[in-house]
Amino acid sequence: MARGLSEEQLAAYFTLTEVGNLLEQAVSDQLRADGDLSPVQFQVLATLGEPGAPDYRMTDLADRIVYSRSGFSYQAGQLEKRGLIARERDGHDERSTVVRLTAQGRDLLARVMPGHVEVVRELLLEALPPRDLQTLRGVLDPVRDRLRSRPPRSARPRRRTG
Amino acid sequence: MARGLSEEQLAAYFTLTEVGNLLEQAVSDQLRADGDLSPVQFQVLATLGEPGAPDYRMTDLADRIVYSRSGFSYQAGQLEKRGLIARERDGHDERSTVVRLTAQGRDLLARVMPGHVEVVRELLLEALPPRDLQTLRGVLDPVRDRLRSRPPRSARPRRRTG
DNA sequence: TATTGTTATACTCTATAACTATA
DNA sequence: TATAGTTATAGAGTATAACAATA
Repeated sequence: MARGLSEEQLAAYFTLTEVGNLLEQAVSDQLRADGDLSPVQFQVLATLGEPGAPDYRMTDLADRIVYSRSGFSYQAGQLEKRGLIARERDGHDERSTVVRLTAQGRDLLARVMPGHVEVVRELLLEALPPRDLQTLRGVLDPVRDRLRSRPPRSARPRRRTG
Repeated sequence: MARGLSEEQLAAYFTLTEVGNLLEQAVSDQLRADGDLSPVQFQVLATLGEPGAPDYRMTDLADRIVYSRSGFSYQAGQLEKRGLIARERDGHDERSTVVRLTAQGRDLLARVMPGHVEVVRELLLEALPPRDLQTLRGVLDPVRDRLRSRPPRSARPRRRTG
């Protein structure tokens, strides 16, 4: 089995997967309790709320969060209904929609973040000496960049319309 | 923001999350194409098919895969319908159900694995020198153990039944 | 009385394809 | 003709609570 992959390599991959799953499960409970948010919704808000965040179009966020456009439209609708984000026409390209965080969205993010950070600290960081954390970043950043550089789903050709 | 968490720490966490998401997306496409499996279904088969795998009860797998029991019952039903797993009574505790891989399940796993490994290699391993891979394991294994040691969802008290 | 597992139900999420509008 | 976004639809996945059986 695992043609050309060592046990070691496969094990590392499965560990990465399992850590991701277990972490998401715990985080999911916290986000639901503190802000009635799904992990995906939190990710949208957090991405928009990052310090030097650029303007995002719908497609940009869909690609980043790993959603089909339609799926992201749905989520954006949910968040907009709650007044957490706003959508407005892009002045440069009338086809595009720019998404931004509202004041309410920023508030909710601020309200959810402490508990979120607490969970992350407890589950991830306390098991990681600062030195290892830095190592983790050094190791994963190139992987992330490699993954980001792949053509996103939105780049797939669409079927001809009737 | 991020009371008590450094930028560095938060960034490492977000990177871990994003790598997990992007990896799962790519893997998901491959599993669907090669075996008509969701990532979760693959995870069930792969867990059951590991070399020295023990007997698993339904609850054990639900906890491991991060599902509610009912959700796992649903997935087990899907896999059983396709003849990929089998459920049988546990001789030691008549309440329990033991899950095992069928020959068909083993076949499918073997058929899906090469493509799966290929994706993992391309997206994860080629960006990781062997040395870093070992580091990654050393860093994540304790985290995984810590996460596993938490009380799983199935341990939550159930509401009194009417 | 607690635990294992299933089921009924309701809801959320997701993708595909059709559709509108702009480039 | 291609791209950005939305929507309709249909299906998959998930959780809660109720249920049956065993410990």
